[in-house]
Amino acid sequence: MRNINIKELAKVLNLSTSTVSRAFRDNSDISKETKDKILAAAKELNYQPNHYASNLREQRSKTIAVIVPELANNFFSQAINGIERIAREKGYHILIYATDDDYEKEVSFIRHLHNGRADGIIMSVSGEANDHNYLNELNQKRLPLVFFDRVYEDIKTPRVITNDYDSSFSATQHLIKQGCTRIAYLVINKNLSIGKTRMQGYIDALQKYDIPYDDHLVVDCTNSYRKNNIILKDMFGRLKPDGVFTSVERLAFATYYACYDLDISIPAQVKVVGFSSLEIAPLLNPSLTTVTQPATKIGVEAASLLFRMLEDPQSVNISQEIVLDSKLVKRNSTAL
Amino acid sequence: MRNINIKELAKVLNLSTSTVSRAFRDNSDISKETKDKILAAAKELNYQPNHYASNLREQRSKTIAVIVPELANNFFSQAINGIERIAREKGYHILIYATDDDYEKEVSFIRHLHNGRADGIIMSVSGEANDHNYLNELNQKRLPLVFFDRVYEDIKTPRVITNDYDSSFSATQHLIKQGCTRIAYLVINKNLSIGKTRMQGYIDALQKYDIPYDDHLVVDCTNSYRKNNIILKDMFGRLKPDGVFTSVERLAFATYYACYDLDISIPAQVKVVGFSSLEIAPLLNPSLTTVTQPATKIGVEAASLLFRMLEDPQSVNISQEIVLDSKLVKRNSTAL
DNA sequence: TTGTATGCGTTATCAA
DNA sequence: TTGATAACGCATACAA
Repeated sequence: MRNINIKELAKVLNLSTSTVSRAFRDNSDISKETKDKILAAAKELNYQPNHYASNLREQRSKTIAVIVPELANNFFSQAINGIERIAREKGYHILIYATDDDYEKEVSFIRHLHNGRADGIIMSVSGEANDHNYLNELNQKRLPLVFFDRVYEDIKTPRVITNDYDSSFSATQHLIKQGCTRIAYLVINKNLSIGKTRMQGYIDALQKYDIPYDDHLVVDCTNSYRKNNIILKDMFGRLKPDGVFTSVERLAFATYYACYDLDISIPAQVKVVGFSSLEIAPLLNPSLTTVTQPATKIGVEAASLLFRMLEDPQSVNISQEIVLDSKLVKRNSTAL
Repeated sequence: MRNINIKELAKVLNLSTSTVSRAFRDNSDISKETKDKILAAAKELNYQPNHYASNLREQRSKTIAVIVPELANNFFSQAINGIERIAREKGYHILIYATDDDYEKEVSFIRHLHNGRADGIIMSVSGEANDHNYLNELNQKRLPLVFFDRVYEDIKTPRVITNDYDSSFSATQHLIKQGCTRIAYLVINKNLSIGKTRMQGYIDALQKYDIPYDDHLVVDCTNSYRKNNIILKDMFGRLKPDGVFTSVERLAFATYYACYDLDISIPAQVKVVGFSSLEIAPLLNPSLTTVTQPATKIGVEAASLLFRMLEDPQSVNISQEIVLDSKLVKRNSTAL
């Protein structure tokens, strides 16, 4: 059985295709009677208006694209969860793209989306160090873009972020108050805007408590478990920090693994705090003190913002920035 | 600036639209020279063939739909990760739908996909207790469907699953060998095929070691943290199990929380093992013994299977079943 | 190798 | 309220 189309359905009902089409639009002039008859027949024959024909005709796809650095990640899967919920309420579908933190892939995805495939884009970026000009083409195509969490500072587009500076400041301050004086700051990419902001909070907190900032204590890590383990063990051996602040969740885990391997006791010898959306942070050994971002809410806000742009472009300022609060949740990894 | 279309590009180049169109198809007769010229101009003007027009014309979308019970879940996000990788290699896009374990949503998503929006569907199901006949319509539409992990036994379609029975048997056996005799089995929905299979492994292992099966030790839980906490605390109070086997990851966490609350020591008083894809199981307190499913691989296999069906429908048997091995990883939660 | 003409399935405009 | 028809942007059969 092939897919039935509007012509065939019209023929069955002895109606014109226009009338049938009208039955599926809410605002059209059509008698209740015929509409019901058409919808009943459509259900019976399992007819659905072809999505691609509608899109072509209407010049919009009721689809949004979501681009994230990675999928197997608590933060992003929770954010996507939030986006999905809003999109579903609006009757939109979502396309998912993972860049694996690869700038080339990001560019390629965005370029592919220039073909009308999506009505809007929600993205958490990957290539801070690179040229972002390719994003300006979106503006020209009137393809709305919303950043969340990881953003490009030099691209003017609405964004949803968290108060990273304040959170980092609080987290660092917390470590200091718990007696730490040699606090390592672990980061994946110092140059990512998010890395820079979080780092500034760390630096300023140190300064407030007259702790000299030491470049060596800022450790550049990777996305590889194996490499991080090597980097961190080396770091612990050389620098003997008494506190570790990790700018992303994965590095908190890496810190735990390294400490396990080296028989360094958390929190007795080293106190650890990290940005993390892990719901089971209380179950870790020891329970992990976290800066918890409202990941789902970030997704919800980003999607809502995009839909506002879609529904009324005028209503959203291009420089709109929604800042949500993260929470510092103190647990045993920073206990005295 | 509006989107440029094939006509305008053709005009700019003083060529016909057909020639321009050919430049984007690999197999067409076109001189290298003109092709290069066209592609260069396309890049310059940022032309991309409109996706919906192509789809309408070609009657396929180069898009696959992925339907899962939930997104904020280690297993599913890893599986999606695997699917995404394969899809990207094949030049396909993926649409994501989360059912929140709601049968109605599942039906609604599938029905919406009847309109040509996707060329195939990969799904982990939600509504075991309900009528699955609506899926048979897909066959009639030649819309290929692949199940993974959670499947409907009564629907004939290719599937990728793990050896749940064996894993459950091994896990239960492991608990028994560690001295447990009152082993609780925690499940979200006894009626889901995956619940049944896993439960059978548990039952048979008990039997092998002459441990009487006690209905009360099979505990029906929910997806709510709060409710599970109440259910499990009550369960520990009444049944005093010395072992807990959880059929899904979330229930292992719930068990930990309940034990923390009740001051029950794991593994001294209760040993715990659970199905889980958590990569940081070693970092839990105590480290969690897991049945680890190859989540990413499951996604990769499911996607590969779907693409085989897409490329050559004859090549895949409708009853094809790929069974991957899970691993029982013994850690401290079941130590002596 | 390139151009012309048609149709993919739908919706909007216009006329009846 | 309904019907005829054109157009959305593209890819192919066929002609040149």
